[in-house]
Amino acid sequence: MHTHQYPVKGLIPDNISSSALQRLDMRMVRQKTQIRKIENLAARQVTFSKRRRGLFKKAQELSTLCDVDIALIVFSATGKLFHYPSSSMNQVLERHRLQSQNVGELQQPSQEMQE
Amino acid sequence: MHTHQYPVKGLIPDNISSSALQRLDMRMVRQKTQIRKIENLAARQVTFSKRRRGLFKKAQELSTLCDVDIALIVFSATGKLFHYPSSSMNQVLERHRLQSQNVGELQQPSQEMQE
DNA sequence: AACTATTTATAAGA
DNA sequence: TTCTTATAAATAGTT
Repeated sequence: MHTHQYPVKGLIPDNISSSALQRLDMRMVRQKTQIRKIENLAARQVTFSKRRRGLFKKAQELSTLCDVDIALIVFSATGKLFHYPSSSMNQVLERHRLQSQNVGELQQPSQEMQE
Repeated sequence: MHTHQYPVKGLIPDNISSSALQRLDMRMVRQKTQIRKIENLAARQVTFSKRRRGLFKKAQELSTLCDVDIALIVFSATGKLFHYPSSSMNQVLERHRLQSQNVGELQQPSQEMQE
């Protein structure tokens, strides 16, 4: 079995030209993944598939570890539905509906979503 | 500034007795975190806080990267509500409601939640 | 709350 | 889509 070796930054000689370095960068450095829409469709679909799985796994783990109710709903670009209910989806959504009614617009602005 | 050094497995001599190793293990090896309810309340709350933030961050990133609608609702054990709507929570929930009605119980069993 | 070793997630490539 | 591997990111345990 052939094992592909990623080029490793530390192996590049110090005296490499900046233009050559820039070209290498494209293949070499896994960029720190800017969080903005992925324009390439195929790449976006791949990322969606991978990260969606990760997100659902994290949701399930949080629910189990901390014994809390979670509802997670994701619509793909093509309208396909993915969801995870920790207990009963309906129960969670009902709790959410009731709480929304009671508190009105007074809910905490938008929780914990700041970086 | 004091920088705490975790004990490192590789630094243990090969000829350590198994009983001594077992004792060391308690303090040394970060166990692989079993996914089951954390019984200690304080620990559970800390984990809830940490992982909840991580989960919301992941949800936001997925929504942005892949341009999809997401609704995430979490109820803490004390009934506190945390939620993240990628667009409008109501819009996402409405889409979910409609799709649930249309598809009835024919939806994919429970998406991607298997290990 | 902050720190760090380690685990886990994942981007890129095949 | 699935597998691999280098690297980034999350986080458990500690202080």
